[in-house]
Amino acid sequence: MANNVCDLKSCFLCKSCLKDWLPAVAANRKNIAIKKNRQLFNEGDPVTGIYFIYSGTVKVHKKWGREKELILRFAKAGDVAGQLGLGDDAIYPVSATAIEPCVVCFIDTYFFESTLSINANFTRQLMSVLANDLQESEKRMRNLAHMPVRGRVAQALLNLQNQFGITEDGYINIDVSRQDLASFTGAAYESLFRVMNDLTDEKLVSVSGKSILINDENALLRLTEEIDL
Amino acid sequence: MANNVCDLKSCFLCKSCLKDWLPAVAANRKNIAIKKNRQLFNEGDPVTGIYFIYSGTVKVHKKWGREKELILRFAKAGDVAGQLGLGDDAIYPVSATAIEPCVVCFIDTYFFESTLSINANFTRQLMSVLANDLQESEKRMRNLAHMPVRGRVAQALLNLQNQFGITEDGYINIDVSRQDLASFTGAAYESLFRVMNDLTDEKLVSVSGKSILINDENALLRLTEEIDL
DNA sequence: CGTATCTTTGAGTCATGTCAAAAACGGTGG
DNA sequence: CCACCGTTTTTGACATGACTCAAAGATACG
Repeated sequence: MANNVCDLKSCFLCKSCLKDWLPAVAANRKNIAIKKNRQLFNEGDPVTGIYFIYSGTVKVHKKWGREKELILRFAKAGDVAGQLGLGDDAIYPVSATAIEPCVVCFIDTYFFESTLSINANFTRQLMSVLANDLQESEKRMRNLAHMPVRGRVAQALLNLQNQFGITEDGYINIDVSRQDLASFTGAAYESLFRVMNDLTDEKLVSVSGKSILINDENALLRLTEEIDL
Repeated sequence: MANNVCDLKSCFLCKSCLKDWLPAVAANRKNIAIKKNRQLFNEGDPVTGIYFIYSGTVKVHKKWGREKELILRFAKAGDVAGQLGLGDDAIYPVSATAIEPCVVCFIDTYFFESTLSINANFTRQLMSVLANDLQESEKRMRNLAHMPVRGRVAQALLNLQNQFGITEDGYINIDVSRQDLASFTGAAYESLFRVMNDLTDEKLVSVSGKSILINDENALLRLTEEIDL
């Protein structure tokens, strides 16, 4: 990993920032290295700022009781986390945890807010991010309500491939535990497991260790389609 | 109902608009009366603009197949609908349907976009709306994944009471069909029905026709709590 | 090697959705 | 005022998807 200096070209904030605002950004950001499985913030914590992922992967999740959670989305290099601090509540409604070692760029709320009020372009971009997240969230919400687990697994795999791309040998370019995959699809560990077995048997996907390869994208896509009576 | 002239004090857009922009707003908005059960827009339609609800109630929903849907949220006087047109796609990802007669204020995309670029305050407010919607959406998403129907019904009722308030005699101030209530909790009609019966038997709620009264708010609240092992 | 963690499989249970039919309701027109 | 029809409500029986629990294999790790 490179040193922990924010690459101004990759950082969401810096990229959309006004030229003469850049020095201020540089002065106010703080780069932090996060180890695997360490939390960036925890739901219930007071909001202190917003994070821009510079490298690594983060899961944004919401807990249920002591043992369960739902992974809402993954954030990778170039993405934001903590934008929900923008709501009326100054409390993080979700948790964010590194699933790979990360370097993140932290901007405290105060500076962030003043940037918002000065930089309309940045605000506009962030708004776009929120709108897209909301669309995705509502789609998954409907799926959770109506789509069976099998379809949701298919959807989850397609989403991951879409977000993280594939390696040279075609495997989805992310390293997720089965447990996290289950939490992402909103299913029990064993349920996910069985479905993955089925999909493998049917040659729709191949698995090697934790790596997953999608053989038949269209077939997976079909699994996500609505079934009329 | 008053005539169809937008009350500038109630309209989300107008309220946050710059003084000298007001005439332009007045010139560019179009007030439309919508009958009950009429759609404002349908998922899949190209985005033409954004709607501000001036009076009445709208359900924002997403379909599954021909028969099923999930109601994502309700919008009442003062709320926005169609803000998701803000995402990267110029296609409405959801539908909006009046469940009571409505008067809405329509702003076409072009004017809306130019307002966004000129009026930072408005953009900021809209961003806040999106952030809050996203929080709510993600919470409900987790609930859909982990909370049993009984708890979700309780949550739905509390949400409705919270959003619409109560009438003089204590009933939740909204007129929803049972079918919509089911779609809002993400459950089958009959499931909702049985749960409502249970809650009534247990004196947690009272029902009179379509009207619902919450007797024991705390008990409902407890039903929405996470259960540790 | 022994302990811990993760994977895999089987069996059982339960919540929830599905289906079908009867009952109640509401409006409409004769 | 009543008969009729369409809709919504109500109830029961049933099917089954998905979760839970538990235990056996596998894999990693110090």
